[in-house]
Amino acid sequence: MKRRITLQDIALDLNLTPATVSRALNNHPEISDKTKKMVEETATRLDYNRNKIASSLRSGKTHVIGVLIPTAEPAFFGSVIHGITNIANSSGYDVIIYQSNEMYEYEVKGIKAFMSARVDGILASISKETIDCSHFINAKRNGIPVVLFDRVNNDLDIPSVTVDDYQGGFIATEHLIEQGYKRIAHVSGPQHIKAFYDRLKGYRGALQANGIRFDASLVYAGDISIEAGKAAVENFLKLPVRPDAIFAVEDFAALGVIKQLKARGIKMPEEMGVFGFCNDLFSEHITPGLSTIDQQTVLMGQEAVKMIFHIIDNNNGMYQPSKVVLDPLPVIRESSLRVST
Amino acid sequence: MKRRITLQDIALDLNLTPATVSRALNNHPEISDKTKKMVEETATRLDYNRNKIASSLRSGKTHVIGVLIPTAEPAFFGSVIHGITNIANSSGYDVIIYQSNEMYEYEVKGIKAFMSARVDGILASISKETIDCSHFINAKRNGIPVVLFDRVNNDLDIPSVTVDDYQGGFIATEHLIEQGYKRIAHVSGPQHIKAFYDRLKGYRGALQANGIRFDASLVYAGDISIEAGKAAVENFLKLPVRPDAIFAVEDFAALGVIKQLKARGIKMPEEMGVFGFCNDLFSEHITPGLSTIDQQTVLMGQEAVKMIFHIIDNNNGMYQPSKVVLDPLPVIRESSLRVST
DNA sequence: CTGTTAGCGCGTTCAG
DNA sequence: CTGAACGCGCTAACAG
Repeated sequence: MKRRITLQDIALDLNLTPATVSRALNNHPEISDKTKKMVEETATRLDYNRNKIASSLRSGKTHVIGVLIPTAEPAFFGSVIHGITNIANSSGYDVIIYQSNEMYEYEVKGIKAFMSARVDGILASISKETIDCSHFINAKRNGIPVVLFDRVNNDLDIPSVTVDDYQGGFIATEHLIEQGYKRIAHVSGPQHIKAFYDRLKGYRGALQANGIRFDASLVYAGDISIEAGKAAVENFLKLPVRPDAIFAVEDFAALGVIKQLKARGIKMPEEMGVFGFCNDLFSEHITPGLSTIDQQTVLMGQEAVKMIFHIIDNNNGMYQPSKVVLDPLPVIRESSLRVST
Repeated sequence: MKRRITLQDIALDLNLTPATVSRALNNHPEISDKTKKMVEETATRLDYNRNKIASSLRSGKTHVIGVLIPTAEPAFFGSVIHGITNIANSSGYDVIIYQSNEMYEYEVKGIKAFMSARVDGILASISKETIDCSHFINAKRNGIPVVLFDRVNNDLDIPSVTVDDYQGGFIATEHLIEQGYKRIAHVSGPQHIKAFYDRLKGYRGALQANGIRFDASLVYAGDISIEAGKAAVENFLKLPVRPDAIFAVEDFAALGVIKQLKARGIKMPEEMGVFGFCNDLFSEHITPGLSTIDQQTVLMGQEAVKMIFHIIDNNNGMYQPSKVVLDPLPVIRESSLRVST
């Protein structure tokens, strides 16, 4: 392995000092164009490659963003990462990924790793287990700005990018009502996660706005999993009066609902309407096509990076936490579309 | 923002020198247990957090792995990342992600960024455009080991983790033959990518092994996209004698095939058998369920990290590039399963 | 416009 | 078992 070329090497080659070479490469205004050109030429000739580590140590900026997600497995977070890294990379930032695997312990470890790596900013989506959020507060106290996306905490003074979950739940439920469904059930998710809490609220809001009495037995305390959806169906079918539509808190849960309804020979959308939330990649391609709420995942990632860049650039102390709320986009497919009332 | 705690702070607090504190925290054998305990206590008390940057600069090791993928959008790469980061993180490594967006230019930029970040190793899956691979050679020359996964180059002396694509193509085709299909078509992908090239070869191999003459008109030069699958179907239906089964090089292409066959009212698997490759998340949930080859994505990621760690640990020059080839696992679903011949 | 000096925080010599 | 001194490669401050 050949020794790496340093600023020193370029400087010696041109009878300059490392400092000048550094400034030239950083396009410092006080360097003559002639020198800049010379330096750049020898840099490429010698195949120079800046040591980002040394640069970071000296400048105190790493140009690295840490992204903490529950898991990269479903398409959802892959899509957000897609949005994040493309913008970050084209702005000269590196992105490091850490997965909590939905566990509080790993989430805390991830933040520690980010602090140790001296990232310039953190984007995070909290795990299902997470209730105590002091690790985020701690990062902020250490001067690392944090932006939460999608899965945020209810009462945290941290900027965030989310979709309007209340509105999404409202739209989904109201759509089912408009399609003539009378008894609409809901498969909910863990309530300490604001997104899931808000979707339930949106569901209730739509019922109320349309003069339908809320019936607690029509809410199944589920989760974002296929199994939860299946279990919810079994639960609903045992009721004295079964529902005629199900709004699931998330697409995988809705998928479970669909699978179980199929297994029971219940026709969608005729006998039972189904609505999801997320617009995961598969939703379009299953049968029946799943009606759902698009969360604009790529955009969500992009907005989150933009926000963190904004905070990084204005770190003169006074930054007021802002919340970006994206519009939930209804995507209507066969699972909820009755031809006529 | 409070100043970050350094080794110096701990040293002052305990009347020691930074050197001793450093050794204590690194569990150096020549430090007394008593001192180690003291140091660790004050470290946690002062909320010390090692500056990885300074450490990297000094030691020459960053404990960072760069992962270059075409795109994080489909579930496939998300799944690989899942496998990679979990092992890497639990081994104290950070993972930085870069997307080529299937473009050669960005791929080269990504490798440059990794070199600049002084990553200890690179895992990469090459873009569709990539033909010249000198950027990988260059990284190796600079002492950064490279392991390719899934999308590798034909004639490169670089260790890699792939699935046995020939075998996969063979199994898929032979399965269709066993199901009684007589005219089996193939939607192929860009041939400079070894994986796609091998799948075509496996297809031909299975035909030959079963005494079926290869017919060039039954191979559609496609791509890994829904559109390619749809176009392939249109192409095949125009033939004088249409095929009765289609093996697509990848699941999205197969999805396009299924969609177009549905649009044309052609029944699967009765009139046309369909087989994919990848076992993407959606394949199980569409109708009909897509028969496909599972690539063991999570395992692939894990094997890739393990291999790069192995190389990093034995960087005493002599490491012979090895190729790990995973078994392709057939997953048979409705799209190719005729009840009887 | 360029050179000089110094130091970011750590780990690794070499002493003792 | 611990301390003293140095340097990884770069950039910021101050000269000139």
